[in-house]
Parts: sequence; C-alpha cells; structure tokens
Amino acid sequence: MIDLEDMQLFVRAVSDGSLSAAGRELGLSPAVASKRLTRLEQTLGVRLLQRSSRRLALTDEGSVYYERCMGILGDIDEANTAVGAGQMEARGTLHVSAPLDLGRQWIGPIAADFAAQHPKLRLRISISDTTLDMFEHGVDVAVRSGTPADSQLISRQLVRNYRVICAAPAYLARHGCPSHTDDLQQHTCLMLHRPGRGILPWIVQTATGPRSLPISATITCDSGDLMRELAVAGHGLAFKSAWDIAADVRAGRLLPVLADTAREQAHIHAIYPSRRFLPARIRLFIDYLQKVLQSHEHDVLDSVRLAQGSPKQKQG
Amino acid sequence: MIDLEDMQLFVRAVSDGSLSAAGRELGLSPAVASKRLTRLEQTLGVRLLQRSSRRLALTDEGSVYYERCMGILGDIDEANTAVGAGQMEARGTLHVSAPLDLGRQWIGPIAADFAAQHPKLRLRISISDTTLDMFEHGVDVAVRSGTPADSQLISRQLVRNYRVICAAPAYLARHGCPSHTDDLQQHTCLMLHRPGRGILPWIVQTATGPRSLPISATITCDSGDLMRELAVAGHGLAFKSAWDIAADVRAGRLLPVLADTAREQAHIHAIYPSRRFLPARIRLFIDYLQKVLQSHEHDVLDSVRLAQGSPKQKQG
DNA sequence: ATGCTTTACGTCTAGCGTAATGATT
DNA sequence: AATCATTACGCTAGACGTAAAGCAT
Repeated sequence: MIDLEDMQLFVRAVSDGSLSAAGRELGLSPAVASKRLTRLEQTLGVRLLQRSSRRLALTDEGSVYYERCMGILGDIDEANTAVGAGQMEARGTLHVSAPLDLGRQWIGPIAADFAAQHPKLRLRISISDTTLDMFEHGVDVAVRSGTPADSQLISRQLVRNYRVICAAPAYLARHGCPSHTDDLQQHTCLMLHRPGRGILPWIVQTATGPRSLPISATITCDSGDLMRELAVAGHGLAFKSAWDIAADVRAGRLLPVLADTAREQAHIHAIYPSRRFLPARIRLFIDYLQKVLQSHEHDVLDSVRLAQGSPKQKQG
Repeated sequence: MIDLEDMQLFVRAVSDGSLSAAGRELGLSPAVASKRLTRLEQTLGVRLLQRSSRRLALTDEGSVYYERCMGILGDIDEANTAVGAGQMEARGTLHVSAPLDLGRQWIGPIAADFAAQHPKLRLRISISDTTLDMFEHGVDVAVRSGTPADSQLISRQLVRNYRVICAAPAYLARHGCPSHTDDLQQHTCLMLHRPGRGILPWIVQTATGPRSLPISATITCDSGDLMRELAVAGHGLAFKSAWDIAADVRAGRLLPVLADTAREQAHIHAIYPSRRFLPARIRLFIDYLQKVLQSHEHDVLDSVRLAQGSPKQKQG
C-alpha cells in the first residue's frame, strides 16, 4: 500500500520543482526524499518524474497521477476535518426547504428524525416550490428534483428519481389504459401550473432527446399534492415523481402508466451554499438525508418499475 | 499524516465486525491491529469504533469517516491502476462523437492533438447531434452539452457552458438591441429544428426556474453552425452555446445579447460506456479533453460576460 | 470455555540523517 | 562553484510478534 507522505512529497516536488525543497518542507533530508519518491514509483511500477540534476519534469504517467493525488489528498483532508472537534455536533437552527409532496412524505420526517438525534439542534422546515429566496430566508438546505437551477449554490445529487404518468386503478378501469403516448390526448390529464412558469409540460426522454408530450390539460392546479390526491380519487392521469407516488403505488391507490416509454429524469438534489467550511448541521444533515433516501431508492424506483443497478456516477 | 493501512484496517474491521479478523486479512497480529486502530483514532482525535470484547460498533464519527474512507481507498486504487502497465498508452481506434459547432471548433482539433501524442492510436470523429447510436456505431466518447440524456452511460461534466442570445453588430445596429426578453418578439429569431424534436425552444433560467421564451421563429434550420453563420451574416438573433460563439465574439462578428438575464445552463459532458475497466484510450482522452477545455473555460465564459469563479462541484 | 481487545515486553527491521559522489547549470 | 539527485553507511526509533490479562458471550 502506498504511503500518503510519499504522495504528499510527490505533489510538493511537482509544485516546487525540486525534490530537496519538497523534502525540506516535510522535514526530510534530500536523501530520504529521493528514496521515498523512488519507492513510490516502484510501488506504482511507473516513473513519475524525469529528473536531471537541475530540473524535474512530469512524465505522462506522473501528470495523470498528480491530478489524482491532488484530489485524494484533498479528500483526506476533508475527511479528517469532517470528524474533527465540534464537526459532529449539529447546533443552531437547521432551515430546510423542500417541495410539497417530497417534503411531506420524505424530507420532513427524515429531518425530524435527524433533529431527534441532535438535541442542540432546532429545526425549521419550509414547504415551498421556489428556491429563489434561499439567501433571503436563510435556508440552509433546499431539496429539489430535476435539473438544478443555475446559481452560485452547490448542488449535490442525493438519489435518482423519475417523473412518470400515473392514475388510479378505478380511472384506468373506466377509461382504459393508454398503450402509447399518442393515446394521452383522449385522456383527462391533471397538469401543474405555477405562477410565472405557466403550465408545466410533460417531458419524456426519447431516443432523440427530451420531448414534450402533445397533450391538453383538462384540469390544472398549482399544488403538487392536491394533484396527486385528484389522481388517487380517479380524476385523471398525473405526471408525478416516483418518490411522490411510491406509497400510493404500493398501497394500490395509483398505478404507473407507460413507465417504460414515458418518463422524465428528475433526480433529487440538495442545494446548499458553497461556503468552504460548511456548518456541521448542514453537512451532517445532507449526509444523513442521502443515506436514508438511498436506502429507499431501490424500493421507490421499483414501485414504478424503474429499478435498475445504480451506475457509479461522479462529476468533478 | 494518516497511514493508509490504518485506514484499510479500519474499513475492514467495520465490514468484518472484528478487529482481529481485519488484522488477519492484512497479515497483522491482533495486538498490532489494536494498536494501529488506536493510533488512527488518536491522529483524528476522535473515537471511531466503540469496542467491547465481542462486538464492534461504529460511533457517529466513525460512520461518517467510514463513508469517506471507502471513497478515498477506491480513488487510490483507481489512481494506481490508471498509471499502471499499458494504461497510459492509447491504442486502437478512438471513436469520438461531437455536435456540429462544438466538434468543429473544439473537440475535433483537441482530439487531433491527442492523436498526435499517441502514435498507436487511430482517430475517428463523427460530427452528429444524435447520441442514440453510440453502441451501434461503436462510439467511445460522445461530447454533448445540456442535460445528459438518461441512459446506462456514464456522464462526466467537463466544463461549464451556457446558451445565450447573440447577434451580429450590424443586425443590432439596424434593428436595435433588445433590452428585455419581451422585446424578442419584435426580432428575427433564428431557431433550430431537428427531426423528431420539432423546434428547439429558447429556455432561460429565471428566479422561479427554467422558462421557455415566448418567441416566434422567423427562420429555422437544422444545422447549428449554419445558424451561427446566418447570425454572423446579420440575419437575426441566435441562441447559441458560449463555446460555439466565443471565437466569433472575440473577433467582433457576434455580440451577446441579454446575457445577464437570458441564459440556459448547458454544461458540456463526456458520455461514455460504463464499463468497469475503461480502455486507456477513452480514459486518457477524456482526461486530456477536460484539461484542455478547462484551460479555456474562463476565456470562453468571459467572452459572453459569464465568467465567474469555478465553484467546486462534486456529485456522488 | 471460547474468542475477542488490550497491555507489556523483547526483538529487529525499516527508515532516518550524515556524508560522500556524480551530474548539471 | 553551487546546487541538485543519488548512493553508502551506521544508528535508532518504531513497528512487529509473542504472551498474558481482562471481558463478554
């Protein structure tokens, strides 16, 4: 296994342009610095630095390895401070914002559990569909689904999510189950309208990219969970997040329709300020939230027949 | 600095539920295993495992640290193999797909440079706006802007990008510069139509979320770079990626319009198959591509007055 | 009684610095 | 000539295993 000090030495040698200098910074004699770099190279089986008496040059391998090392050393630093003094105790007031359905069914209860684990924490939950007021209202974390809005905030994906068409069994029995997206025009579609955004289209992924479904709204409302209740009551088709309707589907109150062909990617994200040193309450809450949500991810996606393997996804 | 073997030991102890067992796996006596875990805890200043004679339990700190360790150890493994034997030599045929403008101006030349550095590599570039045929045509890497389509492929963000409205100075002199998105209805708008997708709307980020601009297309075409040329020739306003028009803007052939208020987030991604062991040619190319693009990111965004600090963004 | 963690202790290896060497500007 | 990387060479600190004690199941 590689020695992290060897890695540090290598990184410093690259930025300093001198192995001796890098050694000095770490309190090592040139002899040791040389030996340790050699050891690192032997462990990897690759030459990292091409050295002459007066100059260091990164090899191709060294260049690739250097980039990786920067990330790794940074992560280790983060990991150390994350468990450091005072970093595990959430205190103050945690202000969480979440959309209607998701907030009521998932984020709210999870946040309450989190608060129960942290006696010195006060919790404030704002159920709202707008994020514009995060700074103004002092929101610590906003949970949202779909493409994160462009802003100065950091967005971290928590779990996968898809919007699918769904309806009550009674509705489908009365009006038949659409077998193709073209059939939707003959159905009663419950659509969401929001101030400033107009009616939210039903967008589905196709082989050629996202496509807006050509449907006409029969009933529109501006509350996601009212829409869900209307769907449960058999008033028509709704286009809802898997996380919003999973419980209804499990209970037999709703059925996914055309889930294989018509779905919109709307992964769930945590949005939070990009301060370098995140308060413990925010960091811990997001970690906890992701952990809990991920433990339900397979079940939720499975309830709308979307469960798949979780492909490793990392963006940097 | 932390010893990576200590970290390994800790991780194994957690999954094994026994410190001695973890030690055995690493060829250490129980005594040493105990001492090393203690050392790790002292270095961190935190207790990671609550131990009784027959049971190990993660503390809260340990739980957080465990998650981090898993990521770090995985990254180190990756870094090691990335520079391993044969992993630095790109060979075979690298098949890159890129959209019209982006491909011609950026991806193509960069890929050619990359090929020049790898004598054993053959390069095949497909300029096309569709990704559906990646498997069919054996595409290794597809470069795309905007929200990555939902699929089994991995998507890695390379650089930030925004679509903005732009026009030739001559056009703006003749018709005036719109000062608000509402003014766009009085202008000649060049819009893209694509088979199956219809006319691509101009979507901008607003405080309340993405909004489709209410404009009517005066001229539509199905080629992004023809559209750009029409805009340069003064035939109307176009909605283009910053990366597509940066050169034109620098040369004074185009001017960004309403860039502060009307822009669409369309970051540039590399899409590639999710095989666990990515061929060296793909891994190296994506690394190289990102490196080169990132070195131009500030310039490009600045050319359309969108340069900002690069917030650290990581999704896992 | 078994199998775990931890402490104590003696051994020995592995990593250290010093100093000398060779190379490069 | 100066400063770098590297090698050779003793030396010591630290990491090892063994063995024994304490505990929980």
